[in-house]
Amino acid sequence: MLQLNVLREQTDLVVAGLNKKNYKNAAQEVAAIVELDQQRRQIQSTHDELQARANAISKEIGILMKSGDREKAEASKAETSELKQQTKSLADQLSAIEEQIQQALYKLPNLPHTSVPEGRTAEDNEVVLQHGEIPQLHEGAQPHWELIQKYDIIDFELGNKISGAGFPVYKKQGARLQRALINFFLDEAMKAGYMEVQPPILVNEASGYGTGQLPDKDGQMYHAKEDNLYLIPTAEVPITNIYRDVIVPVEQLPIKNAGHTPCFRREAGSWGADVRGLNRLHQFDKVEIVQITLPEKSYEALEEMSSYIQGLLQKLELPYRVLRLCGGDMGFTSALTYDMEVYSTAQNRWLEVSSASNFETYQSNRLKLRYKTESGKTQLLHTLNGSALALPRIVAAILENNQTPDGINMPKVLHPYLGFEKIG
RNA sequence: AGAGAGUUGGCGGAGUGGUCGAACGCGGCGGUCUUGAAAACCGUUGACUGUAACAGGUCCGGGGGUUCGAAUCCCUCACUCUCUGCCA
Repeated sequence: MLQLNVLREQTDLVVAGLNKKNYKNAAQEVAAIVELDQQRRQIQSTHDELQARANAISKEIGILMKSGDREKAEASKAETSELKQQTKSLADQLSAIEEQIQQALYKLPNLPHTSVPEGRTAEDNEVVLQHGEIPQLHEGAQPHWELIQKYDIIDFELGNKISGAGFPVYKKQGARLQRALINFFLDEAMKAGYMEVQPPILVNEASGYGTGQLPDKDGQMYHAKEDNLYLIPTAEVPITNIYRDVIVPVEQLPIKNAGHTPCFRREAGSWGADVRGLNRLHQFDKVEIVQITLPEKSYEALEEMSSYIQGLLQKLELPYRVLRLCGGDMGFTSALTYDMEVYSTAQNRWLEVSSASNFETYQSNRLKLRYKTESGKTQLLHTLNGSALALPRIVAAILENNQTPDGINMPKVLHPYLGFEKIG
């Protein structure tokens, strides 16, 4: 959530930022909020004045009662009753206005960093770099949804039977590959200084609001209504919410956490072409890295996360490219996002396997995640996260890019985790 | 799922209608003492809002009510704990 004082003091900057994100009616909406805030503060100060008087009188009554001066006390009581009426009415106005402001603020996305390119769709994303050779496959090479059947390692039919579309069953070497990747990713994260956590995968409403999935993405999460809990779409939610309502001691910064969880996404409305096989699922596994840093260190941290993720892709010997997302393609809560895409040779397309973002204070403002400056002021920290990595598309790319007529070669780094070097 | 108890500042824990933003202890910070440290002693120590700075206002799980006045009384919701039941 954007900070009110930023809207108030840097209105033009905010409007420009929202425009870059293709947010409609930015100027009007921001002006409306600033106007509401103006009203709010005016009412507030009148309210506070009246309240102060009432408080003072009440205190006097207390003293009069003790000293036994009943008559004077009664007189003072009458005096406060009118004050009370007025204060009540002002307080009602205040809470109505505050609610309006809150709702309006929830609707505003984060402002993009200055380096974010202009643009509306994925076409406008900027390719920052590309790495690795795109392999030449043999005649008759297949996409992964055929390979998994051929080697019987992932079964969508079984998943359909048990749950429905988008819930595959991993079997044999396929299951082993999942486990190997998870362990490999977690081990790498530990080596890079991340603390491993294993959070809950159902979260309450407050957590959903904390990281910004609510109210923005309400319909995209599975919701256990009976208990009002949400299945997490990413480990970002529970891990970042560990630090909700926390004032972090400066010496503990930066906080670096990593965790593996299943992720659940309803993907309502986004089913269609290009979602065959592992490309888009309702349930998948992911290792997520989360950082919490001082404001002045967050972009440095984002670069560090980006190169860490690239390192993983290099170790897995996958050809990839890094995109800097344009204003229109970025997530709601992000200030700058790098997407990592792996080339799927058999599908002839780039697959997004990771997304690393800096949220600056957008999440921490909701989370009330702060630190104390040297001068003793409490200030918002910056939050960041990235996938490191999401499994399904990595699996798809490994299967497709490493296929040979007589089996699929596994990347060397995974051999010790897998206990085999080849599928088939 | 049933019954009961509870939710107070970084932590523990007082406080059942008035001067309580909240005793006391621990922890933290500053100081005295010390070559240094420990101990002891003294002082200090919540957040939000607001202001040029003061002042002022709000916050004792959330919301509502009673009252001139609520941490304290009432209603309601949420959560936690204990016992019983069930269960990996």
